[in-house]
Amino acid sequence: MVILTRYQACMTAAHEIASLLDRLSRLHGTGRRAAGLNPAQASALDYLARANRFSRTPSAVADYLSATRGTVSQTLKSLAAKGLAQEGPGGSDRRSRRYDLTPQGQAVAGALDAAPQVDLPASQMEEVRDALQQLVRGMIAARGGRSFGLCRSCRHHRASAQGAHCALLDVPLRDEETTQICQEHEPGRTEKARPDGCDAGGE
Amino acid sequence: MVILTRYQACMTAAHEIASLLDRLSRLHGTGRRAAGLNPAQASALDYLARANRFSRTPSAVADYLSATRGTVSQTLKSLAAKGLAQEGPGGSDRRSRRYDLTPQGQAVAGALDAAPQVDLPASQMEEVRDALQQLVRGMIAARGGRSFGLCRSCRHHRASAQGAHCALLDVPLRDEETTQICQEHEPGRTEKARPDGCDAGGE
DNA sequence: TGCAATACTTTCGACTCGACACTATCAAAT
DNA sequence: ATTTGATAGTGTCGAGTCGAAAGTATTGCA
Repeated sequence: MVILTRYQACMTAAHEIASLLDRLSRLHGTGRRAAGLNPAQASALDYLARANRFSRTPSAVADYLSATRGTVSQTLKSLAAKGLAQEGPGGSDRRSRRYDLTPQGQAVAGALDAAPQVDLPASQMEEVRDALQQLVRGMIAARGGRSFGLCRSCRHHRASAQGAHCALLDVPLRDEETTQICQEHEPGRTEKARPDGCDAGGE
Repeated sequence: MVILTRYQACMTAAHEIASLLDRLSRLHGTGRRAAGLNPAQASALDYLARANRFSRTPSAVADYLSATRGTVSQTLKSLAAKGLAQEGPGGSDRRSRRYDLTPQGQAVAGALDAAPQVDLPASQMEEVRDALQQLVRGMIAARGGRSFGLCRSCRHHRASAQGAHCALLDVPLRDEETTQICQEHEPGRTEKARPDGCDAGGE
């Protein structure tokens, strides 16, 4: 009996993490709801602002957000209806669609991160961020999902004098695309510990 | 232009944390949905399994989960309808209600943490847990919420030869209650860095 | 006895979500 | 060229969440 209640309180780290995530999810969600957007729209908007041109399709958004295509389709349509995103053909595959942010959408996406959800010392912020990245990676791995890392940390990324190149899709990459999220991302080359590749040394 | 895209990718730690929380919330939520319960019900159930008798009221659940009382009232009713919780009078105040888990409810709550959401080395698990705790505390503090820590880490907690005692409510505490969550919790005594008080030395 | 505050419930409309069915397109085998 | 099956996306449906607002019962204070 004592053992039972003791176990309930001093539970495993995994359970404790799950409980903290419960609370965090709600704290975070209610905070985001404060803006004009609802949480699902805010999440999709943030993703679209950070994903490269190969990764702004409904399917990619659905994978990234762990939602179904049907749900994401509605969310993206509502973003388009609000003038924050624009739908267009996605590439050579005529089934594919792509959603690009409009200038208004980019402005709203920029405003979202201006609203501080939490106020911690900078060093703790980085600790927390690294831990969250570990956690996301662990959960993604546990269910066989995709990593959605930054293009330039991918094992298909090639840099040359003429510019960057993706060996998987066999296409040239614009310079700024190498720091965007890619749905095809596979970790492998450098930056294993930090696949989003946000290191120092600007430029 | 380059600065803009570079900024989008290498954003502030605060924004990065927000984005990670988006993804984490969805990963966590869909994982919980896999059981028979939906996320809100799972969160409430987990809380009820860990809160002491003063803290299992609809108002406390609402505060803990950052939801409104109306929403929580429905969630708790649905838990009761499923036979996982039982509603009863909450104490001397006849307005107050209390929801206790039934044996089935405790079983389901136990099964929830048996399903591993993430698989990381133990040391990383603890790092992640500590970071999440910091984050929750920071977000709670930023919006003036309550800490909901464990009873025995509260500044109103008194230990004596006859047993534990709460100086705020002026009631004796059963032994196992001191390791449960309390809505009246105010950090202050020991364990500032770890207000959930899950230290070693297991009885 | 009022009167305001509190604890909780109920109802309402907007919305999310997953499941499912559906169309369009592609790719590969025949 | 046709068939077959997989894939990308959309539309619809019901269950459920959410916050807001109104309502009830109770408490405590004047």
